[in-house]
Amino acid sequence: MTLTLQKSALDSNGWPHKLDAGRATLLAAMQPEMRVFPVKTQIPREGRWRSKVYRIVSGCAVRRLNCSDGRNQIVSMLFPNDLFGLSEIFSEPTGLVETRDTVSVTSIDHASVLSLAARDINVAMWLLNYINEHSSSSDRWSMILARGNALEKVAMLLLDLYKRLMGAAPAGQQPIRVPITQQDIADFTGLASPYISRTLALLRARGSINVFYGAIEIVDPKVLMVSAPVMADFWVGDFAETT
Amino acid sequence: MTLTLQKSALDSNGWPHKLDAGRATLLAAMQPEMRVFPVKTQIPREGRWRSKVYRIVSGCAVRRLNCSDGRNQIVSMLFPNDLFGLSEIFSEPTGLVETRDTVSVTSIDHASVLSLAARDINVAMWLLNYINEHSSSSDRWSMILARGNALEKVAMLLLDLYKRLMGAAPAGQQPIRVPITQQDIADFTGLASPYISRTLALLRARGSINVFYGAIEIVDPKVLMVSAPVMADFWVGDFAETT
DNA sequence: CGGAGGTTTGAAAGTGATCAATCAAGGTGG
DNA sequence: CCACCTTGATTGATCACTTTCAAACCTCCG
Repeated sequence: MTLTLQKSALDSNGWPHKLDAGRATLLAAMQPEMRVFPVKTQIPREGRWRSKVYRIVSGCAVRRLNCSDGRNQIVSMLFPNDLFGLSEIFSEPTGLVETRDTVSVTSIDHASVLSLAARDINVAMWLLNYINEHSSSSDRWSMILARGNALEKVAMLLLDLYKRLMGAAPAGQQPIRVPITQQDIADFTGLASPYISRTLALLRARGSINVFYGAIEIVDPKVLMVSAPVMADFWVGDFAETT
Repeated sequence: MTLTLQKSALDSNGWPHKLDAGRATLLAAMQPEMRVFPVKTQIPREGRWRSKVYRIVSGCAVRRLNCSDGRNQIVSMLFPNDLFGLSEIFSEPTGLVETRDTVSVTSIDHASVLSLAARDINVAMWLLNYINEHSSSSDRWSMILARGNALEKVAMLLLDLYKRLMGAAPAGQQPIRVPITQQDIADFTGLASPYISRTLALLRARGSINVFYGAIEIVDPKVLMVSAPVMADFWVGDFAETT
């Protein structure tokens, strides 16, 4: 990993620390406003205008884009600590957020985010960094959508979700179950759900995963990566240390 | 258009004006550092680490992601006034930028962007807004990649490029030629180049476009939109006023 | 004028979609 | 606690879209 080397210019200016400070400030400001949304509802409620930035505290949700002819795509899965609503600060909302669990969130309205960021540059910078990171992953995911086959798409999705859940999970909790239905995998990868079933069956036959009702268990990420060898190196990073 | 209504909360705080101010400040700071890159080269030069934010002044370039097995995807086309290198401020670079023309750029190094943004919140906010907008279009493009057929992908790409070129073109300059090769359209849409040829032939037969060597002429965007009726409404917006 | 890169065309093969029926799991109310 | 009902998962057969490979062709540029 040459990553630390590459970041050195920033490190020396103390930015990583400042970013953390900005993050803490923002999260603290969001703390007081906590709400719970039941399973299978929208955040905010159906038809309501979204004028807040939300942070998932617990539970799981998806962000989905809809076309007027019924086609739709899941753009991201939201797990604890993920923010959403940021891109609506300056423009109209793009897509809906639907809960997949009982979801509790903290929130802060757009105006407060703006004034907070204006007062504390670290907040503004953390936001910039947050969006930048997501923008990069979004680019990489685009490549997988455009160029990967079904096996690669599914494997990469599962690896990504696995990696994110690993970060939050209590240490040593192996294996991890990714809470996602096959229909949602289909909506995320742009594949048809019957074909997802077949693809998962193949991955299971290879010993990468176990398939459950509404969840996929990642048996071994390294075996899973074998099913998408090339894509993995630039998208998810390696899992050498996780086993 | 309910767009103005939705933005009202921000309008009343004078943000659009402040954003413009931030933009002006940043662009002014970039002005002194002007460079020219020949056609078919990388920005920055091959193998060099990218530690600046660039703005295209004239010419055309593409940003491309590469996989180690040769697969690759064009993530965006860059025209005059477009910025790139923003997402590298906090993290390692993602993808290469290749010129398609002789390209002249202004630039500013990352540290200067950071200190500028820290000094002037409007700059930080403009950056935030800039990335947000691109993030939203990227989401919508993902949906087209995942769910659209070849005709829709090509039509949407051409419409998007058309719209962006329209903005910059001298008024009344109709029709517009989009400077892009079929190979680049293939790399952008994730389709094979022979199939691009066939798809373009179909669009030409419908009277939407003319095909040239290294460029596509948009005869009539409204006719082009007919080839991707549903996708268009949420991606490119309508072209009622352009004819 | 020659060469390189971009475009077109054809035929064959493959991947994933579609449609429909069936099956399994879990939640719910009696 | 069980039967039912809804939702999610699986399977098969068929079909369509897109890829692949190959060759030929065209344009532009040197």
